[in-house]
Amino acid sequence: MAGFVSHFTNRLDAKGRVSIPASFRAVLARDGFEGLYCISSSHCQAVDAGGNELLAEIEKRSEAFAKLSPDHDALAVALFGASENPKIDGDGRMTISDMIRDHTGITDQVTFVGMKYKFQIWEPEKFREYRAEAQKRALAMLSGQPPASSQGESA
Amino acid sequence: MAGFVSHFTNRLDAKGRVSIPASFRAVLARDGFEGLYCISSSHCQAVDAGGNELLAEIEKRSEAFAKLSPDHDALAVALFGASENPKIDGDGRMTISDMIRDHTGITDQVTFVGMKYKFQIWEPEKFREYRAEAQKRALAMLSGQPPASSQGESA
DNA sequence: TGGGTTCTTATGGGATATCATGGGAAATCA
DNA sequence: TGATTTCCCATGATATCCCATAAGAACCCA
Repeated sequence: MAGFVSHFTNRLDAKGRVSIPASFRAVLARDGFEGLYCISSSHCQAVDAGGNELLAEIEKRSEAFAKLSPDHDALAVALFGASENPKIDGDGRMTISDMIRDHTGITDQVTFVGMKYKFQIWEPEKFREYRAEAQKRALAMLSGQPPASSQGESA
Repeated sequence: MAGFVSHFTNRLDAKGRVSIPASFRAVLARDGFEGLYCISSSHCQAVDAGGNELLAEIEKRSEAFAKLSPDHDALAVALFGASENPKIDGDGRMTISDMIRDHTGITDQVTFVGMKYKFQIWEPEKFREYRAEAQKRALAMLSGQPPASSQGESA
């Protein structure tokens, strides 16, 4: 396996659970992280999820500042205060917390999007919009256009 | 588990007790600290709490000064004088002391904020304000000075 | 190649455990 | 002795565990 790839959409059940795609579970198992590490994205209505590799990436960001300093505290609140460690049950499911619901707008379906070292959790329709937008941007970038400076969440 | 992560708001009961979030208790248990180490933050209206990992961080600070020196003494008084060691009862609750009440403005609800190696105790409304501020600051810190090998999130 | 068989996966639901919270009673303190 | 504080148990809500099932994918063997 080469990290989290492809994307899948699964249904939420009455108890607020979703199956994590089997191929993602395989990656997580190999990574060895207990459960799942989730952090809401600061620039889109999605939640980043993953294991040790993602966590290491996050930790790296706060290491530049001395602990107990105001800067470190602010960063820690923004990063870890907005994180969660959902468990994965015996059937490979996780529960979508209120925090994830609020940040993503998820109601009854969840789209899992592989991004190599992490994956994202999206509300399916919002993901479709984001994806279309991302493709346009990619096209513009490839054709040498100056990238649109606005990346407002127009959702 | 990956340290103190996420945030929770619990109610204070008539006796001044709050439940410490179960996941935080699990981290404390693993850390092995007896009870809880609390110290009021010097730069915000919150109280830092944790176990040995936090204590070690604080001790590291005072070690920068030679023992018996006036500086060391002053720091020790400031640090440990503002500290407390609340017990955690059999049901995982702590009592909010007057010191914590005064410093945080807590009345009937308490927000616990995970910050990896420690967590903070906040009055919920004050936390909301601080959090908005912290997010702005974090964004500025992370985008302002890209730490070494930055890798942009490109879809 | 085709058709049946076995595995895997997503999903549903009942039973059980955990957690936050409330309150009584015993213990402690001043 | 009166006022707290600490210990213990009760309870409702939620989360977790465990098993069932159906659809699909992979597999096997002629």
